[in-house]
Amino acid sequence: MKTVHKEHTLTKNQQIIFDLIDKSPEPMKAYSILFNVQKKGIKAPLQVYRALDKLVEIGKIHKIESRNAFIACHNSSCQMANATAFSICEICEKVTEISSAGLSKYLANFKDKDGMKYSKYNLEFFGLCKKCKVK
Amino acid sequence: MKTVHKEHTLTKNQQIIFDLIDKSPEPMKAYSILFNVQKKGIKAPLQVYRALDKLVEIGKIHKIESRNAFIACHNSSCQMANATAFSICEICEKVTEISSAGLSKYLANFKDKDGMKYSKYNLEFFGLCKKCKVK
DNA sequence: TTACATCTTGTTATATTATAACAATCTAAA
DNA sequence: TTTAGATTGTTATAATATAACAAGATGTAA
Ligand SMILES: [Zn+2]
Ligand SMILES: [Zn+2]
Ligand SMILES: [Zn+2]
Ligand SMILES: [Zn+2]
Repeated sequence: MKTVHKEHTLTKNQQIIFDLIDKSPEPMKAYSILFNVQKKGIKAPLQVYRALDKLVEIGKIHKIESRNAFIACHNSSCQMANATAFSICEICEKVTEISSAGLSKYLANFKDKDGMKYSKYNLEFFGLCKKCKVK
Repeated sequence: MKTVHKEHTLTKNQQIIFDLIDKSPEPMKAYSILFNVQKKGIKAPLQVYRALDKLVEIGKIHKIESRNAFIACHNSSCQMANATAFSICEICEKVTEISSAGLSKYLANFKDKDGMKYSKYNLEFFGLCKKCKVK
């Protein structure tokens, strides 16, 4: 079993798309990404989806499932690819990746009725962000 | 503020669609639902989506976000509408709603870095179900 | 170097999931 | 009974995602 982390050198398309998502202040949707990278020669949805799939796989980005949108990982990548948690503001749609040792420990150790453990999970919290709460 | 739970009498379309999902052994997708209820006079996607929206809202069913599929709630409905947890088998796609007082307590009390609490959440665990583990 | 496998790309077409807009009908409560 | 709100039926369209296939790049292994 491999335990060494392979260095993932991003391909051209992957790099272009990662850079775009990484500097976006909010999660980006696939077709918005497509629109934004057309000037760089990426013309078809499939080119975008292929890059997204790979970036998700290697943990550079995460998919916000309830929003069909993608956000760059800010938890030292890769490590968290399979165990993610986010807070989502229901008013302004601000999304923040949650990095809590306590939470990840709790979830990684959680056992269901049958005593099953799950190393992969995705958790999305919904509520109001600080700003929206004040208003 | 209302604290009394309104009895939600389902409308015809809602009842037809809920019955279908409720007796399905696996989560159902919208267009599969549509196909299955066409003989009962529900002909258009929108009729299905409207019923699904309502059923989700009142907690009779839940959406499995990572699968775009819907499953009937077996946790005494409603109560859990906004705080859901599921285990999903990555091989056979079996989905089970998790009903754990400990888990829901932990998540309902979880505070993020800013001390924010979130009463709504959706958690999806991924792994192998009992059957698939043996194989 | 050559040959081979594998990965990545480009491209067209198509499948799947979901909503917009509007008119008609039903339902509940004032 | 009137009226507001919810629900329905319908057509059209938007948004999200994948299939299929050919061509090019990359990296081993003889
Ligand atoms: Zn991350
Ligand atoms: Zn907000
Ligand atoms: Zn439930
Ligand atoms: Zn299974």
